[in-house]
Amino acid sequence: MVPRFYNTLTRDKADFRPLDPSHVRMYVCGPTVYDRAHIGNARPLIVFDVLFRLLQELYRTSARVTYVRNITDVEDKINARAAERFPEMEPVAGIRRLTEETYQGFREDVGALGCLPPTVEPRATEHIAEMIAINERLLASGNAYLSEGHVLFSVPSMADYGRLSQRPLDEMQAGARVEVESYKRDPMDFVLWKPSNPSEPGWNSPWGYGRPGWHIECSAMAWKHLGETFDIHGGGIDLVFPHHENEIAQSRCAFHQPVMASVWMHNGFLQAEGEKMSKSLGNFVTIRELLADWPGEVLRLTMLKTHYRQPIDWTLKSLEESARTLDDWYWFARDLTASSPDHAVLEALADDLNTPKAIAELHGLRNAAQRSGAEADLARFVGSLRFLGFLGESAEAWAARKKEAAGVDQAAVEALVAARLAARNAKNFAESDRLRDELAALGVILKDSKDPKTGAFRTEWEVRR
RNA sequence: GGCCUCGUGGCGGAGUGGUUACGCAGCGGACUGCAAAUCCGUGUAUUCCGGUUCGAUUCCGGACGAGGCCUCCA
Repeated sequence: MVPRFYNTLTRDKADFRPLDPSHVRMYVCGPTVYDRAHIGNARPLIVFDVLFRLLQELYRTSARVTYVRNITDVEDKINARAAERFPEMEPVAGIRRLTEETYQGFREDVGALGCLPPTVEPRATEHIAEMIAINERLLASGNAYLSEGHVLFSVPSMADYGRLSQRPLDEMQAGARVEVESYKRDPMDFVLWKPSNPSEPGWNSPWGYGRPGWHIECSAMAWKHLGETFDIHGGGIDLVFPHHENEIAQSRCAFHQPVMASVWMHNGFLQAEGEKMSKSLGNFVTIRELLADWPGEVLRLTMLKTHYRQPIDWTLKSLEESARTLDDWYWFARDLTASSPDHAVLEALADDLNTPKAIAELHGLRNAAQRSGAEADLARFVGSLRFLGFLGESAEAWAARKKEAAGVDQAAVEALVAARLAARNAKNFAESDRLRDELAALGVILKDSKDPKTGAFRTEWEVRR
């Protein structure tokens, strides 16, 4: 099966062929760790986790897959926050302390979302040497220059700058909305290295004590862990310009390569209840806050119900629907053993990560298993769910978690359920129905059934979400 | 202002130049003491206006609407 992916660079879907048939390499821009990640940040984490899973499956026998997701741990917001929180510490130690703490929280969040750990999670501050090396190459090749203590990339030095974002140089309005710094030769030029004052984080370099510009870290980490060129580079669509455009400029000019990555994949944005998610509107919700109300798999399914390039309107209703679906899947799957993922699910994902189609296939597998009752069908359903990062806990744990989250007195409910069952068995239907109403008022739904073997009446309960 | 996406049923959301997936909700039936849960079945849609075509939701142009980037925001 040859996967096809939409490539922002060519604005077209094309067959994917790894540059090195024995090694598939992907890089995704990871978090800037200064604060809890919000739900918008979760989208690339989940989307590219699915891509990672797909590639591992498709190349299981022919290639290894390396997934690099960086951690940005030096940046002006980080620097400011660390100075505020740890004023007594050395600046570099201060940002380390802050980013380590934030990263631990990030790891918890991303794990709860069902994402596999990437092969490598490099930190920007551990790649200062590589950044300096790239800068030196760019200075040597004439693609960069020194000015007022800064190293700057000279955009006019690169003939085909702007290909990814399809912004012809002469049409760019740089400087129209922001004052152009005096040290730039051209308004489009961007910083590779900038001087730090002693109270700011910094490292010694051939150009003095300073710190990296925004884009250089990704070029450095991708180079170190994947090489001068690699297969797939992913991130949010907002990163197309300027971040990815500038990464491409740095890496291609430093290594004299026609491309940095063959395929550039970008996920769309989230809206919140129909409105733009923004801090000023106060509708920014963190992953952590959502995890207090919903299992991570509910967030994951909600994310994957929409194709990764489409915008998502993040709504309570959508979360509720996902929760219902997962309740059914957990109930239906019943911890059965998994076989390998279904071919149709893989086909859907291989078509530019068509996760809505893949989910439709899951429904189809579930219904097929329902009809046939065959163990092989069930195993294929379960295997496909697991492959997509669902069913991470037992059906029992899933149901128990829901009961706990509802905050009902479980012992009291059990007693009422038993009393109602006793009344029903005694054909005292008035009392039985009264107790059922009482439970309903508590948000408890009863599920009566007959044991298929013995024919005995039995009852289970759950809480309304 | 420049550039880029997108507009599908009550809701969410795919594919497709010619019978329009899938899920939720709704409706009908089975089951049930009655329900719920479950199972079976089922109605409803391609923003508008032109063009190409035997035929367009799909391709092209325009209008209207929504979102994004051009501001170190995924």
